[in-house]
Amino acid sequence: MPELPEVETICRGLKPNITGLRVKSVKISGKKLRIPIPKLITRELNNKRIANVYRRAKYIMIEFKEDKDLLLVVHLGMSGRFIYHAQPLEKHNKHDHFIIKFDDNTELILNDPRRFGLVTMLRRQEMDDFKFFQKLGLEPFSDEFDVAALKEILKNRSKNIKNTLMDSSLIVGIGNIYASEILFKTKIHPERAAASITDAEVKKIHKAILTILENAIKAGGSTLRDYTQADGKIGSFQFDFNVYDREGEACTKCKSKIIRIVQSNRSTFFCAKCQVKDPCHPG
DNA sequence: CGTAGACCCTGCGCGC
DNA sequence: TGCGCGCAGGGTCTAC
Repeated sequence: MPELPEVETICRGLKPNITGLRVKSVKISGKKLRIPIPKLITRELNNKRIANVYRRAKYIMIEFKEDKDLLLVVHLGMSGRFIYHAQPLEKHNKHDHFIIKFDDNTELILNDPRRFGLVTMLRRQEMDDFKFFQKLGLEPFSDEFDVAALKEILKNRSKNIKNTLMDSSLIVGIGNIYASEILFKTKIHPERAAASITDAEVKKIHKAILTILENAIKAGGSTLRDYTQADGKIGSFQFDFNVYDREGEACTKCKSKIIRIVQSNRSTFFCAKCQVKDPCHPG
């Protein structure tokens, strides 16, 4: 469900609220998420104070004051919500898989119906060995992610540009919504091979990735079905969508109908008039 | 090696 | 109302 802007929004919302709070108890549902939640997590986190909250790729990372080596790692998958409750719930909901109670009687709850999410803990020195962190690509907002790096990523790649942008072993954080939006903004057809992208287009894509992700963060992310911010509020970037989830509606630029196709089992939305496959032979 | 596809899971809205 | 189908901001694993 959440892409980089949504995870970033959750981290920013959580950080000022929970930093300094002491963990009073941890409960786990016992159901397997992407991987099982380690049972030791309840004992390991207990009585420790939150030191920091930050994002890596689409993972939420939480650090502790008493144990600077320890990292709590949370991924929301497709349907996960991570919500901070100022008042403890009288009754927990179905699919609440991970519940932290703090010493001021507030609660942090991960609810995830589809269970594609993940909760685990790591020692800092184990981080690079952690299976899911080994193959993470570049952070869009890092210095390493410049036009030259993007050009290198796309070079010689036969895969279509849309799935290339979504490939987290190359670039992290771009998911199904923002990939379509980035390609609309740059007027690039989603089925074009990554290798066919020209230097001028690489520059445009690089710029579009940064501006669209930035704008989405400013809007507090996009709320369609499941996603909410850490305080339960919804984001508003869905009102700025040009193509995503707009099949059959009018293109915001040329008024022709937005088309939906399927690439690697995921929906892609685009305007066939604004985003032509072959610029030499439009239409 | 890189790529395409199946698969993991629950819930919702739609057409019949 | 009930049923079956397709669809959903994720990622991994396997076969080629």
